[in-house]
Amino acid sequence: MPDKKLPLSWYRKEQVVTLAQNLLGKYLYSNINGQLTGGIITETEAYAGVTDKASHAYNGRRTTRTETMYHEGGISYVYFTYGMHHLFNVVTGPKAVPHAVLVRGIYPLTGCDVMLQRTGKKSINYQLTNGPAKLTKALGITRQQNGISLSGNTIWIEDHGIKIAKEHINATPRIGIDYAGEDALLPYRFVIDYQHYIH
DNA sequence: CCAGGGATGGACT
DNA sequence: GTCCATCCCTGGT
Repeated sequence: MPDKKLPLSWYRKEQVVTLAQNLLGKYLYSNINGQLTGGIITETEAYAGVTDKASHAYNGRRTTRTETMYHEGGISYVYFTYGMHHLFNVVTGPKAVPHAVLVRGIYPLTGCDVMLQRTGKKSINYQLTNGPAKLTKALGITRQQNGISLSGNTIWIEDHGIKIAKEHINATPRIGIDYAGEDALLPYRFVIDYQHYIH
């Protein structure tokens, strides 16, 4: 059985905006508390490190929290927000380049019973994991998984050969970053255009 | 030490 | 459309 897991080299390129687009259609898995769960990545946002006012690492900010982002690409960056939500990011780029991609949505496929249990939902559909905090809840991801390698067996991403054509990717401004000034307008959010995949 | 705010989601009008 | 739960993170005393 071929290893479909993305190699660490995949994450270590400079072009975080391209990587955010290329993550669409990949399979995100977690194996947490002995439960395998996962789905297809459908929505991402790029956060372009020190030059991006929306990034936690803007202007080279280094804190206990943001230190994770300065690590070499291929690890997770999980942080807590709004007093109740965990958000999962993929750290990308070479060492000391604090780029990250926020995973904002997946289509649930693996371990659906577990994901229903974790979220308290009744039925499997795209709405189960179509938000950045919804998918971490379904996948069981918390800050305990902050900084872990994506080449391990806890959280990883696989390439199953699905290629999302550029024209089937919608690019929009990112969500919830009004504080970022002119950078709030950058088209760094990428969503699969479902219309082309439902028939 | 402490105040202010947040890369959200669910409930409700 | 509005409201708000809830607590970590940050920067400033």
